[in-house]
Amino acid sequence: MTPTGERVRQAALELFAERGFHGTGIRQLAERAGVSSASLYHYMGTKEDLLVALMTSSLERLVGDAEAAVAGSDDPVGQLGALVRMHVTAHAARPLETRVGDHEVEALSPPAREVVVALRDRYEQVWQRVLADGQAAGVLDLEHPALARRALLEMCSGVARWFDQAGPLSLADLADHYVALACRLLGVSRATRRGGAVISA
Amino acid sequence: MTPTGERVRQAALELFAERGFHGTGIRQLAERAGVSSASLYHYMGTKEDLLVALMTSSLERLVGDAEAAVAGSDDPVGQLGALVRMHVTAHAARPLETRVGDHEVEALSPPAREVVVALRDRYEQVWQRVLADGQAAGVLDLEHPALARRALLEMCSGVARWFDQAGPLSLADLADHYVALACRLLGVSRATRRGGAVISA
DNA sequence: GCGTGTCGATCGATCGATCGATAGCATAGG
DNA sequence: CCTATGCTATCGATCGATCGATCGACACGC
Repeated sequence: MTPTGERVRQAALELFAERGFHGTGIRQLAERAGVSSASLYHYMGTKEDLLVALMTSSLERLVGDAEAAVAGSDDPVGQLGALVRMHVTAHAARPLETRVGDHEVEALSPPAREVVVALRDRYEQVWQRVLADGQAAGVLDLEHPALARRALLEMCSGVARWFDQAGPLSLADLADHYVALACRLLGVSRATRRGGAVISA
Repeated sequence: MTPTGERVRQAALELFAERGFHGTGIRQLAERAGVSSASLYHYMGTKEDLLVALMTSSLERLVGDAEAAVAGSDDPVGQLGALVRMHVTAHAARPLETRVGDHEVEALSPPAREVVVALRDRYEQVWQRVLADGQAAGVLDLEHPALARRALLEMCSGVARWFDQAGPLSLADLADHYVALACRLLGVSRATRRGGAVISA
């Protein structure tokens, strides 16, 4: 990717996250990227194409990281800890990507939305499988697995809306706290929690 | 409020929630409300005034309900249960209000945003105080109260994004599950949980 | 006749997108 | 070595459409 092309992507990410897709004009986008509005179209298709590219690349990275996190352990509690750590770190370190991904799905036209929703579903299936494995193994205590999964994911995604990377709390500490909260939420037994060094590593 | 005025409010609520403030045009709004775009201005000021009215009335109701929920008990755990129940029920039963309130704050001009943010802060202070009381009384176990409060609120607000009132899960059951999840998350001791009939009432 | 409601017509501004033109820079042909 | 050719990158000007908002006119009930 050319430097200017990268600046366009970055400008779009910032503006879409901050003002929303419909709230961002082509001219604002061009000004932020340091080019004319006409030059913009040398680096993108339509404005929507740009949004789709941002969302899919962000989601593909998330899906890849989730699958890698799960592959790093065969213990459900360890997998869960790795997933929470990865998810929270991603949302706290790259809040722009995740805010756009969460808020602007409705701005997409139906065909583009299908692709994005399919990616998001694939991501959530990773979590679903880990939770199901954990309950089958008896190391999680879930009254209502689907509800618990949604509650957990919403809780973890929330950091993108408030975490300040320049604040007193480090990314690692933040992730540690959330792993502990997730364990409580899902009823990880105390014995398992102690044994699972993977969780806090 | 006149019937037409109410239809305008309802149309705005639906469209702002579904397409966003900037994604909703005056003409769409008029069509949904069943009037001409000119007549719209008989019932509102600017488009932004309408958004502000929707957000403040929704938030004022939430603040009032929160203060009422807290007033109904002097036990921190009971207060917490009532808060969670109220919050989850509100978000599940009126997802349009809460989605607009959560997503469109950035669409407001600075003076209007101030009012809305002040209301939201007042709401969160109710939660903050209950959590602090609970920890002071030794019935909650919070490693990082501010972080726990945010995690809890994000978890509970999430229901507005996925709960289907026509689905198999009733509002009351949903709220029950979330009260239980909140108790786990905040480390409500088992003895307190059993004793607190208020929590599940 | 006067306040309340309603609307078609239209305002200036801005929207996303395209146009043709231009400048820079490579490489190939003589 | 020179210049012809073609490709990448850039922009001012401008397109038709739509934006939020306003106007004057008309209808109805008190």
